[in-house]
Amino acid sequence: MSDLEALSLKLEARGYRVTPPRRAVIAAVLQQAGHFTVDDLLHRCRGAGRATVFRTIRLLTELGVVCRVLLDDGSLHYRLSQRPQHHHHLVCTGCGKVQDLDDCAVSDLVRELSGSSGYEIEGHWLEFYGHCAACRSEVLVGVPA
Amino acid sequence: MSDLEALSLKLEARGYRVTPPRRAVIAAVLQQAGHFTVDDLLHRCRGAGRATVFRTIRLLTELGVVCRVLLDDGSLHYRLSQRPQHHHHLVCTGCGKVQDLDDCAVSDLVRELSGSSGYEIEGHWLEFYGHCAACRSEVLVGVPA
DNA sequence: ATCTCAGTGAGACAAGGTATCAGGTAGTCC
DNA sequence: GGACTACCTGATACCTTGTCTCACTGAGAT
Repeated sequence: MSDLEALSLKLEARGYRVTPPRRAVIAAVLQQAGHFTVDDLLHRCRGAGRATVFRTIRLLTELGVVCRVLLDDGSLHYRLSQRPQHHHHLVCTGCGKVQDLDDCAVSDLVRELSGSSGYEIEGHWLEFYGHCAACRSEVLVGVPA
Repeated sequence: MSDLEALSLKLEARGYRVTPPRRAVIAAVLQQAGHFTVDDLLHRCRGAGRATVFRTIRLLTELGVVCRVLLDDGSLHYRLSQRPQHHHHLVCTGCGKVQDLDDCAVSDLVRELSGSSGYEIEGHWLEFYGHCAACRSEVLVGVPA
């Protein structure tokens, strides 16, 4: 079963129709390698209007199929989610590659903070930025010591 | 020396002029209790145009006087920075109160992640959301068991 | 056949922010 | 003082990201 079919079934299971425009958006999302914007999708999928792309992305986000990636500069991008549950990202600012961090690294921190601050902590944002191994070696080749 | 004067000197030391509109924006920022938007400032300081308020906020952000606070929903607000160096926030989603977290709690995590991922990690976002002690007790009073 | 309703595209709208541009002003050099 | 320059200004146009509205379509139920 292709990813497209799997996602279509998932939508249908939740009572959503799998229409041609939705199918086009999902196909476009599946083609994206790293993080992307709605604008990227719009250029790539001619079969759906702007509003529909936004609506479908929102839908996919709610289903956990797509997650939001917060970039260095504060802008929000989207990404095909490898894990539906809560997770964080490690974003390469060189090539845009995104790596999921499988376990939530700050759950201990949250517990500790709850005790010390008096807050009941209900959520958090955590994203890391850097250069991946490939981009680092490229830089080293480009600028020899 | 007032905060306004101190910030004026800081601007001058960097070679920026302290003009009446900039002074008005800084005064408005100093009046804000928690986090605020540029729109909040615009309503509060009549002495400066929209573009100037945006420009001044960007300037203050670069100087570390104001820091950006990422809210739960992904929107960016601003806040008078208590610490010019890198830090994180604990935001009360009830009353909007913001608490600075003094030491960067993820520096250990960054080191660990650098080793395991091959990335050279250069930055990160970390914000916590929850309800502060005051808001929690209010809820308890409002909704008795 | 018709009714209903989720889904649609076009386009208006909104928030938040940047770019442009003509004009103002402070400081400097003569 | 006068000219020059660089910085700063407000108004306004514009961009980006996203939502809302509205008339329309098409699939499924009756």
